[in-house]
Amino acid sequence: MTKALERREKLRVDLIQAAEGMIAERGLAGLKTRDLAREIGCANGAVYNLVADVDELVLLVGSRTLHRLDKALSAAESADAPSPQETLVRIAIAYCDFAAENLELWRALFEHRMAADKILPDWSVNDQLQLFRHIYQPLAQLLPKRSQEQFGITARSLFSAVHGMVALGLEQKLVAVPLPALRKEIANLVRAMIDGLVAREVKMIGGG
Amino acid sequence: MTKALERREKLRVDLIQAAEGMIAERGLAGLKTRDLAREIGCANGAVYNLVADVDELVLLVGSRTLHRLDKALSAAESADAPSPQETLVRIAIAYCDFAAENLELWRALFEHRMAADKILPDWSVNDQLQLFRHIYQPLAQLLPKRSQEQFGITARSLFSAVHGMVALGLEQKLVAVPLPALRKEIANLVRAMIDGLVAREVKMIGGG
DNA sequence: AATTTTTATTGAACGATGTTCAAGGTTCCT
DNA sequence: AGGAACCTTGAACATCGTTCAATAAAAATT
Repeated sequence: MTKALERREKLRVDLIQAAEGMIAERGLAGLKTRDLAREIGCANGAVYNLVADVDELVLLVGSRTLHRLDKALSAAESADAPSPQETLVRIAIAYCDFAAENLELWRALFEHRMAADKILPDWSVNDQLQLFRHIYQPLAQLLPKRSQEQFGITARSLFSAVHGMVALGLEQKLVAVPLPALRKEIANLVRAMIDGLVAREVKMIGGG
Repeated sequence: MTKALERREKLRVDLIQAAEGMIAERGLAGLKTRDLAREIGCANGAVYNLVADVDELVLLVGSRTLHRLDKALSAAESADAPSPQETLVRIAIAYCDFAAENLELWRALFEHRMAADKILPDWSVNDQLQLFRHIYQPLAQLLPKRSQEQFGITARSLFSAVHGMVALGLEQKLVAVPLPALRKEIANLVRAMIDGLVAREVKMIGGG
């Protein structure tokens, strides 16, 4: 009972790693079941014993990517910065750096679209929601008056804005932006956003 | 000499319109040459007399989408707003509304990846760069001290930040955000960003 | 108007791809 | 050892984008 399962488990791990490497090297569109099978040493059809379909495989790789991203953001979060504002700047830059260093894997997180009828599993949704939590603590120090709900929305907006700068900044369709310039620009705009948010927090009583 | 070319031109227009409709209805992944051929009444292979390949077709549809987006942003830009800041807010919301109303076509602009060896034509690059120009004038009124280069970078950053909020906000993978809430949140963050940028403009002499 | 030359259109065929499945092999329990 | 349960295989299928020899149409020439 163990021998077969062991092999299966090992193969499954190999498969996920091979898929990760293949996406990193050739992009999401370069992921091919036959190449994967050859790489891990099994038949093409055997891939479907290890995984339901490629969608699931991409989701599994995505989960690994999200966890590595999570670690990178955690490091930036807990590094001692002079202020909550600078903590947020560091998190934003950590996000940018991670995307640049893991470009294809990071892109795969957003490029991948499942067939409309299939629903994505809970663990995958959870993985994604964890990302926002990194900016909660420093942001809470800066915006203490907001309600829990307003706060969550603001956190997501801030995250999304940085994501947009990274996404378009690393896009090669438009003029490619040199990475140091992008980092600097992200730092600038994050500082400005926070300044503005804090100033508005003071001005408003009720929020809106 | 005319008869054949006329038919060709008409078919080509039909093809592009059919492709546009198909992307709008079924997404970029739902675009199929055989379905297109059936829809415009020609053989599958004939598509390649009208267009080099699917990449070019997607680019042509993208060009149309960009021009419509351009018009929507122009309207927001020239609507009389109480201040340059509010003009920028309106442009941002116009971007959000366009994306929501043209979801699949708008997504196709960013989802599409050409084969790495093919270079995308000049007219396509130009189409894209035109977008940033909409926020130049109101932003210039708010940030008069910036150099031309700093200014261009800031404009792109602001645009990218809004793009990110729209992109993640309209994504269905995460919790779907209701559109009115998204619009409100975009308005909030744009105002905050501008407040912050203006405040920083005053504080700094040289820039950075 | 007839014939030749040039051009356009067709749809069958090719190569790749994700996915399935009957056939054959392996492993495990008794 | 023997049989039941399970696993793996690779050929086969359906669906793509794309190509191309054959066919039809148009244009040019006589």
